[in-house]
Amino acid sequence: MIDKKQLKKEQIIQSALELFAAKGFYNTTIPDIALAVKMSVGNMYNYFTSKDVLAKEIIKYISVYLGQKLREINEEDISTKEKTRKIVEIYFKIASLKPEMIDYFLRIYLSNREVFKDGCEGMICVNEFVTEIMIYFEEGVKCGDLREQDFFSAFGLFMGYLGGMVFLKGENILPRELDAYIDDISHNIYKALSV
Amino acid sequence: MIDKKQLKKEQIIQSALELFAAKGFYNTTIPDIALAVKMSVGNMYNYFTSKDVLAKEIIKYISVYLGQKLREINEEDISTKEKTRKIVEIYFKIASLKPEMIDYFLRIYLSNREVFKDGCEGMICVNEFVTEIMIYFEEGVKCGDLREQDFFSAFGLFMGYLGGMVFLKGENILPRELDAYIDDISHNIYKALSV
Amino acid sequence: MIDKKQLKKEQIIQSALELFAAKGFYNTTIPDIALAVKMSVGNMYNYFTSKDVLAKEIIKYISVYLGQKLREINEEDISTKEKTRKIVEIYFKIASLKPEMIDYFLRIYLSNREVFKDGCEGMICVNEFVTEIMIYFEEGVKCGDLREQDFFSAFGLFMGYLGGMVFLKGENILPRELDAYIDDISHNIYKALSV
Amino acid sequence: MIDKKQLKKEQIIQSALELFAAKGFYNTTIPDIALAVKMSVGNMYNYFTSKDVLAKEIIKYISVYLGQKLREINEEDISTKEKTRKIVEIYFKIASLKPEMIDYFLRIYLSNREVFKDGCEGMICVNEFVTEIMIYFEEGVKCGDLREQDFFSAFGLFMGYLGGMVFLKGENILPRELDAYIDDISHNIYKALSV
DNA sequence: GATGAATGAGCTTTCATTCAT
DNA sequence: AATGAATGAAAGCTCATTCAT
Repeated sequence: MIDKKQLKKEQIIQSALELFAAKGFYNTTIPDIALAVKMSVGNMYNYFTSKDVLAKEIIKYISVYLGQKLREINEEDISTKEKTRKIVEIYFKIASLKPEMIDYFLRIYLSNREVFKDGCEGMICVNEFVTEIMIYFEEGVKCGDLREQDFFSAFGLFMGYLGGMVFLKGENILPRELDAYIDDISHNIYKALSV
Repeated sequence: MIDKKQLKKEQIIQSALELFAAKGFYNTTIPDIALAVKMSVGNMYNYFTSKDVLAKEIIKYISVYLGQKLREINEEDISTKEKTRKIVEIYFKIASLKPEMIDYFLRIYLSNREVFKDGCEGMICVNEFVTEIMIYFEEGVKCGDLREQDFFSAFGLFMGYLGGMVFLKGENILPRELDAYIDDISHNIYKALSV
Repeated sequence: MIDKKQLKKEQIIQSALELFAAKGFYNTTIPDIALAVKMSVGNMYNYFTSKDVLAKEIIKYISVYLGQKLREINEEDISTKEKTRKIVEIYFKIASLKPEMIDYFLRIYLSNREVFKDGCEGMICVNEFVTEIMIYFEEGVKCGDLREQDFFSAFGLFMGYLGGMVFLKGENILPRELDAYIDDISHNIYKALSV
Repeated sequence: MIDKKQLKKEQIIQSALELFAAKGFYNTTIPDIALAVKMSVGNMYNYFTSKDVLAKEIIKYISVYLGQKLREINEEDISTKEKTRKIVEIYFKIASLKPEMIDYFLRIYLSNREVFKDGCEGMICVNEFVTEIMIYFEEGVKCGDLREQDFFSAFGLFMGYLGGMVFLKGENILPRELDAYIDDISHNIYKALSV
C-alpha cells in the first residue's frame, strides 16, 4: 500500500521533471502533468500539496541522484586527477542521457528563486550533491593534489564551468558534442585547482 | 521630440530590468512595470509591442553595456594575465553595483528560452558581449599567453565560473564578499587557460 | 454524467445565442454569457475552447434546428405551392417565437466573416439547412412545378426575400406583422420560381 | 477653405468605408483609418466626433450614391420590365466595381444595430436609396405593369434577393459571376411583382 | 484514493478618446 | 488644423487550487 503511493509519487516526479525542464516552470501546468501521468488533476493534490512543493521535491530527487553518482566516484581508489575526469564524464553523460535533470537544475532550480525560497534556503535541497563535491575537494587537498583555497571558489569553477557548457550545448552553440570537450575541460579544471 | 521618446524607452528598460531581475519574468506584470515608470499600462505598448519584445530589448541593452566595459579592457595595453584579472574585477563590480544586469543575464535570459526563442537565436542578442570575450581569448592565444583550444571550452570556463560565483552570492551561500574571491578566481582562470 | 455535460453545453449555447443576437458578437462578452448561465468565466472554457468556437457551434445548432423543421415540410405529401407557403410560414413563425435564431443567422453568422472563416468555409456550418432548401427546389423541378434554373438564383430569392422581411421587421419598419405578409410573399416566390 | 475640409472628410469616408467593409466595424480601428488617410489619430476627431458618427455618415454617403444611380434609371423613359433589369444590372455592377459599398450596406449597416440605433432610426440614413425603389414600384403600379401590393413586400423581395446574391458571391459559393445571373434574377423579380 | 467540474483572481493586450503642444 | 503620447477601462483567456461526488 505505502509502496504504491511512493511509486505514484515518483512517477509524478519523473513526468513533472521532464515537463518543467522542457517547457519551464510557469509554462507547465498541473493539468499538463496530470495528463502525462494519466491521473486526474484533483488526485495530483493527494500527492503534492502544491505546484511549488512538487518543484522542491524534484530538486531533492535530482540532488540525491547526482550525489549518488558522485559518491561512487569518490569511493573509488583513484587519483584526484582521475576523479576530476570521471566527474566531468558522468556530468556530461547525464546531460546526454537524462538531459532533463541537468536542465532542471540549471533552468528551473537556479533561476526561479521565488519558487524555492521557502524550504530550500541555502543548499538544503541540493545538499547530497554539494556534499560529494565538497568531499572530492577536501580529499584532493588532503592528499596534496589540490591547492588549498576557499571551497566555494573551487565549487563555482567546477559547477559553473560544467553548467556553462551544458547551457551552450542546449543553445546549439557548441560546434561539437559535449564528449569532445571532456579532455579540454578536465584538463582545465585540474590545472586550475591543482597545487 | 525624438530624443524624449528614446529617453522614455530607456527609462522603461531600466525599470523593467530591475523588476524582472528581482521577481522573474513571469512574476513581473506589465502593470508592475507601468507603475514603476509612472506610466499607464496602455502607453507602455506605444514603446514596446509586447512583453517579450521588451525582454529582448533589455538583453540587447545589457549586452551592449557589458560589451563596452570589456572593450575598454581589451583595448588596454596590458598582459593577458592582467586582462584576465580586470575582467573578473569588472564583472564582480557590475554584479555589486548593478546586480540586476548580471541577474537578468543569468536568471531571465539564460533560463527562459521560450521568451527569447524568436529573435535571439544563437548569440544574436548577446553578440557585443561574446565578441569581446572572443577577442580577449584570441589575442591571448596570438601573443602566446593562452593555450590554443576550442573557444567555447574557454568561454564556458570563464563565463560559467563567474556566473556560478554570482549565483552562489545571490543565494547568500558565499561566506565572503565577491571581491574577496578575485585573487583566487583570476588565478584559477589564468592557470586553466594559460599554456 | 456525460449527459449532464451535454446539457450544460446546450444551456450555454442557448444563452449565448440570445445574447449574441440581441447585442452582437463583439458587444457580448464571455462574462456576460457566464452571468446568464450562472457559471464562472473560467468554467465556460471547459465547454468551449474560445468565443469563436462557441459562435460556430451555435450556427451549427441553428442549422440543425431549421433543417429539421424544413425536412418535416419536405416529407409531407403536398404540392410545391403548398410547400412554398409552409416554408414561409415556418420561417416567420420561428422569427416570431425564437427571433434570436433568425437574428443570429442574419446578423452574426452572415456579417462576421472573420469569426466563421476557419471551420465554416462555404456552407459547412449551415449544411443541414441549405440541403433542405435544395431538396425542396429539386423536387419542385422534378415534378414539373418549378422552372429549371440555377439553384443559387432560386436560393437567393427565397432566403434573401425572407431574410429581408425579417430585417425590415427588426427595424420596426414594417407597418404590419410578419404573418400579414405570408400570402403576398409565398405568392411572389411561387410566381417567380414556377414554370 | 470650407471646401478643403469637405474634401478631407470625403477622403476619410472613402478610406473608412473600404476598411469597415473589408474588416468589419469592430476590427477596424481609428488608427487603421488614420493611417490609410495619412492623418494623425487626433486630427481624425476634428472631422468626426466619434467612430459611430463616422459610420453613420458613411451609410448616408452610400445611400446618396445609390439613390442617384437609381434616380437616373427611374428618369429614363422605358418600361417597368426594362427598369427592373437595369436596376439589377446597376446593383451588380456596383457590387463588382465598388464592392465595399454593397458590403458596407449588408455587413456593417444591417448587422450592427447598436451602432446606428441613435440617428438612423427607421430608414433615415438610407432614405434616398429607399425612396427611389419606392418611386420605381409606385410608377410600375400606376402604369399597370406591377401588381398592387404592400410596398415592403415588394421591397423585401427586390433588396433581399439582390443582397442575398451578393452575399453568396462574397462567400465564393456562386459557381458563376454575378452578371451571369442577371437574366434569371430580373426575370424572377419581374415575374413575382407583375400583375 | 480518485475524478474533473467549478472557481475567480489575474494576466496580457487593445483601443476609443483626450489633451498638451 | 494637426500631432501622437497618454489614459484607463475592458476584453479574452489561463490556471492553481478546491470540492462535491
